[in-house]
Amino acid sequence: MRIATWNVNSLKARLPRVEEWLSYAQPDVMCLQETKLADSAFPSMAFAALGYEAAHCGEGRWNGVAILSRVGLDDVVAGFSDQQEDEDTEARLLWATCGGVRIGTVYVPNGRMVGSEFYEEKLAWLDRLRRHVEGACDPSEPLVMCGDFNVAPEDRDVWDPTKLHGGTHVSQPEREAVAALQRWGLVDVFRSLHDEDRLYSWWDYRAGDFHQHRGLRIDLVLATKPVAERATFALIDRFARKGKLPSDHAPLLVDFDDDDVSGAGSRERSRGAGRS
DNA sequence: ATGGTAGCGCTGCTA
Repeated sequence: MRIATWNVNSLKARLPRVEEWLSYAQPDVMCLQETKLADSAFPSMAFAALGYEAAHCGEGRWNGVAILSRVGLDDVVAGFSDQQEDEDTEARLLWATCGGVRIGTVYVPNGRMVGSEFYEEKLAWLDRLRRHVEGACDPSEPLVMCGDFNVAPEDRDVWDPTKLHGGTHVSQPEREAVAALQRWGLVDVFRSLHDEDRLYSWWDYRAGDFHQHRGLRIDLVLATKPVAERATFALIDRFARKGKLPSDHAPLLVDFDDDDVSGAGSRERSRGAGRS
């Protein structure tokens, strides 16, 4: 199974590029962030034409997340498990089960400046996400949570940690929030397959940052061990950040060897059977 | 020299 994630920075502006990318990358599941669309404006038909079912959680002008799948799309749930009916939440979290794997698409708040109210809300949101995952999921079950975390986990994920405005995306509390997810049992799959620095997923539109390779790795695929152990390939597609009308993020894709990604262990069993 | 671009939508905010 191939799972991809992409912050598209407006699906209305990016639909042709997303369609093009789906056609050549052929993901089985595609998580999108920052669709910036109301649910009523979501282009379900365009994705159906490419063979994808879709679920969208949008609010209109800001945020908005979606999951596209051609391997089933069941048990769709938007938002946090402790969310109240009347709670006015931003459209930043959506879950669905695709091909036997629970999949989440997340768009973590930016935080703007360290110490601002927005920064505190970002930390609270990340903590609420951790509590949601810990309460609703089991690290021994197949789970993939991917999206724009707006946190670069380590200094090797950043072109220059000292030059970021306000120091968000690299502060210790933000990194600790991501580390807490990893301690629970989520693996940074791209990092498990690539040790190198200078592998980024986002570049500011301004000042030629992409051309100068001044970026951050803030888009992550986090998977529980039953899934992460089966990862065979991971790629940040910098090609999709080039050319006409790009998003400021590149898509990240990961391949999982999935003749049985649901964790029943058919491969181990068949090896055992071969030896017996 | 401390800048810059893009999206939304029509004014200035958000990233």
